[in-house]
Amino acid sequence: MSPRTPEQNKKIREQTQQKIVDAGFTLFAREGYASTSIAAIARKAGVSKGLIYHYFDSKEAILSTIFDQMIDLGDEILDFPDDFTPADKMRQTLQETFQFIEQQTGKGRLMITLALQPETYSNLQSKIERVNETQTVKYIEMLRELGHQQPELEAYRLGALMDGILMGYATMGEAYPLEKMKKKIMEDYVPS
Amino acid sequence: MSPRTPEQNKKIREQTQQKIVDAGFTLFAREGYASTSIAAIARKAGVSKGLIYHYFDSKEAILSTIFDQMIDLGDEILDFPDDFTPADKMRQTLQETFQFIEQQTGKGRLMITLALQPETYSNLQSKIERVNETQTVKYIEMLRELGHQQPELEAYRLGALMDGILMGYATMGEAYPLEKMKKKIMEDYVPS
Amino acid sequence: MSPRTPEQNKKIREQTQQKIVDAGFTLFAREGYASTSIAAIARKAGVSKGLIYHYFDSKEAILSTIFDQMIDLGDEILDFPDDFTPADKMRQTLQETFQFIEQQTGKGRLMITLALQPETYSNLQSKIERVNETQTVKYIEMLRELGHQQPELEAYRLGALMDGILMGYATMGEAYPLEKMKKKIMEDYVPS
Amino acid sequence: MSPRTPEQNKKIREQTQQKIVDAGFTLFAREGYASTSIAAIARKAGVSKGLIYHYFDSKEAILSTIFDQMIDLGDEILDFPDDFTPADKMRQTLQETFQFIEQQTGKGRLMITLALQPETYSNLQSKIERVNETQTVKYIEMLRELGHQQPELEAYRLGALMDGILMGYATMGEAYPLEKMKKKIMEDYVPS
DNA sequence: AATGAATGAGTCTTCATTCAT
DNA sequence: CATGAATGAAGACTCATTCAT
Repeated sequence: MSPRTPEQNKKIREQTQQKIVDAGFTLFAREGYASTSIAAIARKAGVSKGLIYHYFDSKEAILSTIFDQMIDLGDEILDFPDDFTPADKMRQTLQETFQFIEQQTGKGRLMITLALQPETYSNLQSKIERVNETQTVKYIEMLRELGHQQPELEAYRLGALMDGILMGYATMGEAYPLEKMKKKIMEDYVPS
Repeated sequence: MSPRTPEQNKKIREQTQQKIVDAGFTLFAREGYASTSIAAIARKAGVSKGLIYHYFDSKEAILSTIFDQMIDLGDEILDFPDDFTPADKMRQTLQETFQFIEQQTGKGRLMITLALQPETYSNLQSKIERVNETQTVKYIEMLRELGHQQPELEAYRLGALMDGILMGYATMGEAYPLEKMKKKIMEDYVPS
Repeated sequence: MSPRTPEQNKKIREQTQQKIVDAGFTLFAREGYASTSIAAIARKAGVSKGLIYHYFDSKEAILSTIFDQMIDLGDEILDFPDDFTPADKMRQTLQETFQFIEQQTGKGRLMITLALQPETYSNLQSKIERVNETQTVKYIEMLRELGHQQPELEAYRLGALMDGILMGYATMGEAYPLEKMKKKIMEDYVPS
Repeated sequence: MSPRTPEQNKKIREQTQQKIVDAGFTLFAREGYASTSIAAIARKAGVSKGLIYHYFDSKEAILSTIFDQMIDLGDEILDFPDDFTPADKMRQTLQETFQFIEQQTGKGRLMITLALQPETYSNLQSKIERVNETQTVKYIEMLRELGHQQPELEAYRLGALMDGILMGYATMGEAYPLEKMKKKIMEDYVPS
């Protein structure tokens, strides 16, 4: 009955799905998960409500997908070329993290909010933990390579610091001294 | 003239109000503001839904009251005797902050969540800002007294660090190396 | 136990009751019966909600009492000295009716609204009918004395006219040409 | 592209919407606006409460739509062919008005009730005023053409009279001498 | 006589989800 | 693949009424 080839269909499917995920992400980040309605997502994505349920089982499934994509993206951040020195790695990691903080504030805000409500979004919990762990492991490795004494503890400290900066920037916006913080932290952690 | 004396009434009022605030606080902290229903608060507080509106104008008013109580508590934390040396002040501040993180995790979680959703609870925004400012100012002063070069920037860093630790502990719970972090940070900031 | 004499008590009772009736009347007239809350009446009357239920069985009972008082007042309007000529009677009746329209607009508005919702205020219905009948009978008598051919029909017409004017004035307020209408109608119905 | 054709949808929409409007109208007229619940409208219309909000933004929006439909109907009443003499026009106007009073008593009752509560439904107020004005203007013109001395005042009188008759009939129902009134008024205003 | 704390049914409204087409 | 009409449970909030004192 359909005049479309399977390939076309697949492409359409993926595009539509992505439109929904993008719309959902934007709104979740801006308004929060609970305050964002399926109707609003449908509107922003330019599709019908029904179609959303064609692609996703529930509102939470959208969130879950968004989360997966965020994780994939996070993994990319933490990957670098083989010829990088430990200092290069740290520099790039910090730079990219600060870039994320500045440019994807909404994303960060959303992640924090979700991470802080384990009971409500229990099936995201394992994913969140995995993200944290992955990040911590990478930090530990880098810090060890850089010759820190207690790389594990130092990794927690660095992680907390970056989380705190994200929070500060997400809360205060432009009033937060993001650039200065970046400079200071780069100086501290990246031997020049 | 009144059958119950004004004192009796006042006491009843305060008790009931506090029951509602406590229930609201617990649930807001655990489930988030948006996901907590008035019905749930009423159930937990052991009162009727109607009574809640006898004491509070709206759901947001409950939140606001909770917030005020949290602020009062926060102000106490930041007060210390006159004969304290700068190091004493810093030591006590950090100790009390870590204690807060450990013992009042729910409160901390709630504050972060709220701070991160500026648009939704705009009338809390000013209060949150006040808290932040107060804390930052105190940090700056202490760090200056301790001889730090850039007390302001350092204050932001310390603030971010503590926020990040709160976040980590709130997310991971006992799995978070809170004690070790405390020790490390005390060593860093409090000259012994 | 009470230091008050029975007389004092009676007086207090009547005064309080009247305060409630007055407050209720004002609010019912201004906001409508359904939109007026017992709490609002209590506030305006300066008494507690509980006291209202000490004097009245229900919200509707207040309305009913208000109605009775309005009827008593209406009866007075239609009573005149024995030495009045038919023209005197008509003149005074019309004058007082116009005065009522102008000065007690709220009262009139309330009566119309209630009269128009028989299903809702069914136990007021008989009272309303009695008012209408009484008025019509008086009109018929006066019009017959004045020599009208079809006094009954003419009474309905005059009644409708006055009701319509009340409605117009209640709706338009000062924009309604009440004075001119009064003059015209007096000329028509009162031979001079 | 759509499974139901747009025409089908439009038809469904209009039908359902009209069912809601009809149910709302009946109940508003009988019980009053404030005393009619959305649940009652849904029940009478045979739809779910939710669907009502799919079609109308609020309870007041239903009322507003009802009103608009009533106005459209009213406008038709006041239009007549070009070759009508002034007497023809007046005759037809009165006839149609009486017909409205008799057959659309509920509509009339609702309009009066709403007109009498200016503060509550303020955004209907302008519409009501427009209706009144339109009607008055038409009356004035007709009465002038018929040679009345003070057509404006006479228009107000005629308007009041018809309003009063509507009220009487709406209140008393069959007990009201509607036919006789009609005959009398026709004789008075339409030269034969 | 009087208060006001307390209740619970009911109000308008929202929204995730289903389903006929 | 796609639509949007329809549902029903739940949400915040109101209010007439009761009751202990």
